[in-house]
Amino acid sequence: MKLINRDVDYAARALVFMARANKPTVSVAEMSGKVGVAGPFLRKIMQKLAKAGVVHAVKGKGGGFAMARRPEAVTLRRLIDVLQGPLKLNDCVFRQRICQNHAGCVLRHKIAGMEQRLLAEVEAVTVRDLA
Amino acid sequence: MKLINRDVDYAARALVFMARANKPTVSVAEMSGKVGVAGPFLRKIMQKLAKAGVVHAVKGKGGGFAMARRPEAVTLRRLIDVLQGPLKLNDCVFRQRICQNHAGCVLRHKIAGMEQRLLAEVEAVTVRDLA
DNA sequence: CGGAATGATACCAAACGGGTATCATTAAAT
DNA sequence: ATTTAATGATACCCGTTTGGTATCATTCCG
Ligand code: FES
Ligand code: FES
Repeated sequence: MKLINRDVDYAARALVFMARANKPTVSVAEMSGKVGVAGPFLRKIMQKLAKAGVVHAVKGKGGGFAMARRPEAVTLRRLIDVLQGPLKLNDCVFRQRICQNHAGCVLRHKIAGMEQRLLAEVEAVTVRDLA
Repeated sequence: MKLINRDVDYAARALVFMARANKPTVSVAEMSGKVGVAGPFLRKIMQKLAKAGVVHAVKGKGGGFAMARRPEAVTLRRLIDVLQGPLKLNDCVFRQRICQNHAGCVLRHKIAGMEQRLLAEVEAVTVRDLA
């Protein structure tokens, strides 16, 4: 039950790299070596980040990616949301059997609480913290 | 990223059923209907619980399973450990690239903290709480 | 002995995750 | 205008995990 998958991992590394590099844009080719991940794969990740507005893409020669927000404004939660879907501990696992009505299910309620607290924690971690 | 998988779910339901039933042993046949899961599947789960000492198995006619401990002594954490492996959020996802030395990796450290707090929470939930 | 229960194991199908390859599009440099 | 360096968009592959079923062996009560 990994909290974050490889996409989030690599994205974090790339963003840290970008935050450190003092350049308007950074190309995937530049990053892939230092980040330790194959180029095409990293590109796919960066594309998702671009679509989500976390980074800004510049096409053409001399182009690349640039952070769209300041490092301290990019939370781990956002990366998780974008790259592996919203954090849901709860898939409503008991169904109408023991607890009858959804709201009354004790376990579900407890897990929901855990989810809330975990969300608050991933929200508190930013790229700035990692750089 | 489910916190618990179906095995844990079904196990919890079965254990609640057993805790409520005032009988020395309960057979899978009795439970499978009420719990809402196919017999053979539930048996496989109960076997794992028996191996782990959570329940006690009685073979032969009139046999079945009985709780080996009181409901309040069976934690959600134990069920997770037995049925889906230890709860590890952390798979050490950054490797010697950005953080260089393992101990210094900020993200890893933060996730480890989250894991600790989450473990404490699942430890606090018992079958008694669900019954 | 015969039936009712668990023990152990093997198997299967679908979903998921991590990763690669390919072609199209854009824009700067020459 | 051509070339070249970059991203955009897809399609595909494959190994692992997961949820679930089937089968046979073993034990114990009556
Ligand atoms: S009914 Fe969905 S968890 Fe109780
Ligand atoms: S080295 Fe393993 S997470 Fe930093």
